[in-house]
Amino acid sequence: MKKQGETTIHDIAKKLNIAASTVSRALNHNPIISEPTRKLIEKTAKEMGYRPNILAANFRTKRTNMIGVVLPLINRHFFSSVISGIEEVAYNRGFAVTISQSNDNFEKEEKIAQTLFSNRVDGIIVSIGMQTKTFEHLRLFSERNVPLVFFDRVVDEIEADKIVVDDYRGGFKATEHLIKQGGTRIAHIGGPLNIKIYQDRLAGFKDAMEKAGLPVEKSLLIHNSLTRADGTNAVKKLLQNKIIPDAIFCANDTTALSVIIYLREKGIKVPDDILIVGFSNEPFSEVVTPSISTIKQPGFEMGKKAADLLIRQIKNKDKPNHRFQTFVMPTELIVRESSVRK
Amino acid sequence: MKKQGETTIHDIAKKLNIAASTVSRALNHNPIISEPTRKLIEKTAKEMGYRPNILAANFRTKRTNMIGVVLPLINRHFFSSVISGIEEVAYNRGFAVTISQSNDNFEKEEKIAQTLFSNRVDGIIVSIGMQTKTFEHLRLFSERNVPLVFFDRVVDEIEADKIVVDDYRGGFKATEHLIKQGGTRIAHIGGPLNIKIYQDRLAGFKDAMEKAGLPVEKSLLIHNSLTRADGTNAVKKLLQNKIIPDAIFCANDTTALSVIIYLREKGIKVPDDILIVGFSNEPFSEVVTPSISTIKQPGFEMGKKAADLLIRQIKNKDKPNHRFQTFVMPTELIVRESSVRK
DNA sequence: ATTTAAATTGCAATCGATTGCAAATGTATT
DNA sequence: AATACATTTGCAATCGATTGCAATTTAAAT
Repeated sequence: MKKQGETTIHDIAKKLNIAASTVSRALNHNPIISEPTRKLIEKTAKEMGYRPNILAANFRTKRTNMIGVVLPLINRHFFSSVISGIEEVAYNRGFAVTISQSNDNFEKEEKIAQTLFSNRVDGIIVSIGMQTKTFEHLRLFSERNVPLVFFDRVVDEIEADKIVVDDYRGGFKATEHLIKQGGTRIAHIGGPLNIKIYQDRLAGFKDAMEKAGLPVEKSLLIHNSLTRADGTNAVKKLLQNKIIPDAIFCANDTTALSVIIYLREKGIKVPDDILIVGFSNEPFSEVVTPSISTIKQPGFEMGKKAADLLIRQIKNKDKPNHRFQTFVMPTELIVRESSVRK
Repeated sequence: MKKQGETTIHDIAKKLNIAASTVSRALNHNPIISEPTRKLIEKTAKEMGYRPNILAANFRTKRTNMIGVVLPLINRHFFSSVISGIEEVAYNRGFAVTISQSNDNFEKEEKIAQTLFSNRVDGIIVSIGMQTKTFEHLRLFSERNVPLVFFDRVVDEIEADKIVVDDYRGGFKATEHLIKQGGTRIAHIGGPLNIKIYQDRLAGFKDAMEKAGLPVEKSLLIHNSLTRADGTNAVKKLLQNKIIPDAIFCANDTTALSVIIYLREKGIKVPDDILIVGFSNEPFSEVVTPSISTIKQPGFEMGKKAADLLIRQIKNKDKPNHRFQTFVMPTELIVRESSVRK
């Protein structure tokens, strides 16, 4: 025996007394190869148990058919919906997806970006972490012409396709709803303002207040990292205020949840004493008592769109002047128990 | 200019008037290269902005430094904890992780396995889907000597390292607890019996019943796919029984949740009328009303262990006769409101 | 100063698929 | 039948890093 390992196109070529290039082209459905030859080659390949060596092909073509996804945390319903959307589109178009979570840790995010770049992914889809304030690790991609799409937590400083939800309108609708339900001293617990979505949710909040002629009290505005612990601390602080809020718009459901739990412990009734609205429509928001009113984001669709845009960029890499776009997806207010006075 | 693209080891070699092989060895910290030469090469490489072409290296070495993870659904707290554990270990040891979800869909799982295999991952970590009853797509790996580690939903038919939790004891403890709380007509809503963990949870249930001298009523045993909808259907069915249960051991928290919601709608009180215990300790189980008693699984540790075992196999691939092991991790009963009569 | 052994470095093949260009074959036209 | 053109196929270089083995340099020993 000559070779012990896998069969290669050369083995097939030798067996059929043709050139390896012909085999390669036939197997790639290159129309320059005639129908009968292609059929023959395919048949032989199957018989010989041929499996293409993707590593060799990748090396030669400088493509990997792999797209990288970088996001803060996969264990959030919103993010995992996005992933599902990305996967659906990517798999159907022949791309594998590799997912990495930064845990909102900047160093981890940098390292992931490096790894993905070194591994020559064909493109990446990114939602940045809470600590991320510089972007060199992402510029790496845009500068070296590796397609890049942002979603949700996007970066203004880098030109790229972007998919966001209408956070401004989301914040506006949530606040407007609280006002309609009788809120007047409305607090907002938001995320870090280096992240655009939290700026926008805040802006929506402020505008809704202004429109209703309500004051935005500085002491009723808190920004933190929106974790369970942060939420508890925030509500504690709010309750120590001179002005105690009668409604709170939380920039995510996790915060809304911890607020509700803390208030329950303190014997403060939601929604009777304080109205609450969250953001994201995490599954738990539907099942806690009281169930949490929230803003629903179309995660799955965002993922599909992001993958579609990315793959489009990958396929058109040679074509010049791609025009970057930002897609704004609609949000939906879901009214549940936490914001409706009985 | 000669080349327009990336600098290669040949460029470095030419510049220093040495051989490319020396450059390669130096950059890989091969001790055969003398200290001063290595230093010089590293310095020059940095100056020239050299980035190794991983695709070329992968091709040559037939390794990718990538491990694949296949699991049913990333959006489960347990699974994403496992992923975090895997990532932690893998990154520290120089491996990238690519995660794919089968959505409990057999075809998808097969396709993922194919893709990972074709992409020559160095090893895979798998938890099979609910529909998976044949294993050729996984044998592919074990037969071709690609390291494989199972976790949670393992496959008896394939020899491999396995990490499981003590599902039997989990089921036993849950049931025992329900009995202590006064349950006598205890129902069990379990998963598909082609999956070992559900067999084991059932076995634990049965043994606890037997030990207490309680009968296991056939009509109080239901097996389904443990989704929200399945849970609702199951509890409906249970309520139509001649013998109505006074306690239910659910094989996951999702089922426990939908049971609780359904019972609430029907005005049946949990825990007063029916006691409930779930499994997995999903985050929502803590925050629903009533909070759900459940069995906690050490997901993060399982992930770390799985990655460790896999990487160990990868590193020792040449060494003969690896002895496959099964690790059983402990479970913990968490008692909350749903199972304690006031 | 020679010989011998050890430490470094270089040569050149190799991994397997892809692709520009040349060559060969086939078909149509006059 | 000869020429022109279209259709297929083959040749050979190439991608960049790795590695067994040979060659060279250096150090140690006599």
